[in-house]
Amino acid sequence: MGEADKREAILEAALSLFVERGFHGTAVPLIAERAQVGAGTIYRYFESKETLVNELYRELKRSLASHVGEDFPTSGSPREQFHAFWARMVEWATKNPEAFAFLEFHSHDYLDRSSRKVGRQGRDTGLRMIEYAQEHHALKEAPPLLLVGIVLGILQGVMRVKWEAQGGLAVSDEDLSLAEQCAWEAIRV
Amino acid sequence: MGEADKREAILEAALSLFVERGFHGTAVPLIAERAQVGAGTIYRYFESKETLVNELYRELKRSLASHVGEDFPTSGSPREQFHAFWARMVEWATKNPEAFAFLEFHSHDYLDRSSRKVGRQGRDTGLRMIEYAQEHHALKEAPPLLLVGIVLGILQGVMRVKWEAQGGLAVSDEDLSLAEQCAWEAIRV
Amino acid sequence: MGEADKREAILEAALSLFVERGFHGTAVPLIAERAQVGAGTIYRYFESKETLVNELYRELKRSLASHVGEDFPTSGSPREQFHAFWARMVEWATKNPEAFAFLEFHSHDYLDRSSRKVGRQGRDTGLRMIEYAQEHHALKEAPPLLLVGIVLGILQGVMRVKWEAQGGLAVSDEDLSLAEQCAWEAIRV
Amino acid sequence: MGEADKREAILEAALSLFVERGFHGTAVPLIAERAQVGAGTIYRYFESKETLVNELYRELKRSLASHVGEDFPTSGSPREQFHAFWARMVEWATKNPEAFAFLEFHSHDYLDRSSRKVGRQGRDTGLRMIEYAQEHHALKEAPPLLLVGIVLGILQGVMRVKWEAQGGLAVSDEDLSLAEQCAWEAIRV
DNA sequence: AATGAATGAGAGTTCATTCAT
DNA sequence: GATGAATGAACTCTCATTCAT
Repeated sequence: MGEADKREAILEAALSLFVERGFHGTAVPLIAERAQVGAGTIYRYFESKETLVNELYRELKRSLASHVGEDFPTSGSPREQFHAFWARMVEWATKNPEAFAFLEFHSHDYLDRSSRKVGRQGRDTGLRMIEYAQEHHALKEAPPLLLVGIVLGILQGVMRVKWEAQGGLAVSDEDLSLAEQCAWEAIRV
Repeated sequence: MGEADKREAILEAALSLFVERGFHGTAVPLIAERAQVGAGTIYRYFESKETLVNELYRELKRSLASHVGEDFPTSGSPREQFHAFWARMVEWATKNPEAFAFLEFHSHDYLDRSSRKVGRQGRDTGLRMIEYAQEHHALKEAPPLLLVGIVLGILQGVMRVKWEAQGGLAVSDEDLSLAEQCAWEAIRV
Repeated sequence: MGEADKREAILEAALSLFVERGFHGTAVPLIAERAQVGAGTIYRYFESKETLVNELYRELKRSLASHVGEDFPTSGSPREQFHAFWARMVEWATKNPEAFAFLEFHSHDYLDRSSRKVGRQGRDTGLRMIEYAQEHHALKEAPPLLLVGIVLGILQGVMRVKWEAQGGLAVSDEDLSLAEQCAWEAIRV
Repeated sequence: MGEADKREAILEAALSLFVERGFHGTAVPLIAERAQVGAGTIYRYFESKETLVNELYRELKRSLASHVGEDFPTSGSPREQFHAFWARMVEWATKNPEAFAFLEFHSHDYLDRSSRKVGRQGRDTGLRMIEYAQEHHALKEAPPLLLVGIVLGILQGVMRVKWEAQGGLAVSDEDLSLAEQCAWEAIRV
C-alpha cells in the first residue's frame, strides 16, 4: 500500500465512522482499526484528530465544488444553469452518500478558519449563480442569500429523506427530478 | 427556587451552552455553573448528561409541535393550513431562536429511541397535512415524504440564513413572508 | 484531609518519586497512588505535570532561601556570615534530604521562566554575601561568581557524599564542620 | 563511512542532543537525523536507547580517566600530583565541553550496574591520590571521601560557572588557576 | 548492511459521575 | 436536598523499537 493509499484509507475509515457515530463519538484507534493501520500511523499523516477531520471536510467540499463547477454552462439560461447545478449536486450526493451526509447532516463544531473559508466559498458560488439569474429577471426579487438558503434547504431536505429512507420507501431518480422542479418553482418569478 | 424552577434553569443553561459549544463541547459542571446550581444537583434532576439532552430535545420538540398544533385550522383550505403552519413555525423559531438552532442546526447523535419517536411525530403531523392537501388536489403529485422534506428544508434553510446573519444582513419579516410564498409555490400544483 | 493537606501530600509524593526515579521516570498515576489520591485529583491542584514539578521546585528553593535568610547576621563579620550560611544550608539539607537531593543532584530540564528566576535569586544572595566579604578584604580577589561556584560546589560535593553514603560510611556532623572550614579556607585570603 | 565512524557519529549526535535537550527529551529518530543515518541503523550499533546512553557515559568517563591518568606523576609531591590532576581535568573539560557537561551537569537516572561501576572507578582513583597525600601529611585529617567530594565539587562548581557564563562574564584560564589554588587550600593542612 | 514508515504500549490529561459533607 | 471535590475510565497523542524493502 502506497503512502497516498494509506492516507486515503484513513480518510475513508474516518468518514464512515464520523457518519455512523459522529466526530466526538469516534476514538482515533477505531479509525485506525477500520483503516487497517496502527493507531500511531494516523499521526504520520495528520497532525491531530482535529486536523484529520478538517482536511476531510475540505477535501470533500472541494470535490463537491469541482464536480458542480466542471464545464458549468456559464452562458446557459438560468434554468439550464439551475438544472446543471441540481443534477450535479444530486449526482455527487448519490455517488458519495456518506460524504454528503457528513457535510450536510452533521454539525461541524471543530472547523478551523481555513475550513470555514472553504465552506463559505461553496455558498458564494451559489450566490453568484442566483444573482446572475436575477439579473435576467428569471427569479423572484428576494435577497439572494435567502434564495440560496431556500435551494440548499430543499436539496438538503430531500437528500435527508433519501438518506433516512429504508426499505420500500426509497427516493427514486424521478422523485429527485420532481424535487428539482419544485425547487425551481420556489424561486422563479 | 422551587424544584421545577431549578430543573428549568438547568435546561436553559444546557440549551444555551449546547448551541454555543455543542453537546460534546459542554462539560456538565459548566452547565451547573451557568444554571447556578451544584454539579451534583444536575443528577437529582437527570439521570445522566445523555438523559438531560434527550429530555431537552423532547420538550423543545413538543413545545414546537404544540405551538403549531394549537387551534390549528383543521377545516381550513390547504393554503390556509400551510400559512398557519409556516407562520407558527416562524413565530416559535423567532421567540426561541436558541431552541430552534439546537433542534435544527445541530446533529443529535445521542438521541434515544423515545426522542427519535418524538422527532418522527412532528414530521408525521406535517405528513398528514400534506396528504390532506393532496386529497384536495392543491399539491403536486409527489411522495408526501418528499414534499415534507422540501418544506422543512426550506424552513431550515431560511432560518439558518437568519441565524447566521450578522450586522446589516438581517432577514426581515417580509423576507420570511416571501419565503413562505416560495415554499408554497414549491409544492403547490 | 483538607485541601492544603492534599496538595501537600501530592507534592511530597512527587518529591520522593522524583528523587527515586527522576521526573521523566515518574508517571502521574504513580504520584497519585503514593499520595493516596485519584489520578484526576492531581489536576485539580496542578495544571499539568510540568506545573507540578515547577511549583515543587520553587517552593523548595524558597524554603531553603528563607531558612538561610531568617535572622541572618547581616552585620556580622564575613566569617560569622559564612558560618551562618553554611550551618543553615547543612541544617536544611539534613532536615530535608530528599528536597536537597532533588534541588542539587537532579537536572531540571523542565523549569519555566519563573522557576529559573527563583533559582537565580538564591545564587544572587550568595553573590552579595561574597561581595560584602570581599569589600572587607576577607576573601581572595577572584570573580565573585567563581567564589560562589566554589562554595556551592563544595557544599554540593560534600552533601552528595553524605547522600550516597550507606552503611558505616556515614558523614558525621563533625565532618560537616570540617568541610565548612575547608570551604572557608578555599576562599579566604 | 566505516562502521566505527558511523558508531562514532551516532555517539556524537547523541551527546550534543542529550546536552541540549536532556536524555528524555531526545527522540531516537532525532539522534539518527543529526548523525545522518537511518533510525533503524542505530539499533545495529546499540541494543536500545538505554544501552546507547550507557555506552556513551562509560566511554566518556574512561576517556576522562585515561586523560588524567596518562603519565601521571606517580612519584611527584602531593601538590604536584594535585596540579596534574586539576590541570588535566580542566584540559579535558575545555576540549570536550559537551562531554563534561553531560557527565557532570546532568542526572543519570538510566545508568546500569556496569556504568555505575565505571563511575565509581574514577572517584576511587581520586581517593587513592588523596590517601597518598594524607600519608605524606600534606592534607587535612578528614575522611578521604570527604576531601574527594570537596575537590570534585569545586571543579564541578567552577566548570558550571564557566559553562553557564555568557557574554563578557567568561571564566579565564587565570580564573581556573586561581580556582586550583582555592581547591588546594581547601584540603591542605 | 541500511533504511524509515509503521507500530502499539504507555504517557499525560479530561470529564461524566459519585458521595461525604 | 444540595453541594463540589474527588474519582478513574477513556481519551488523544508520543516515541522506542521493528521489519519489509
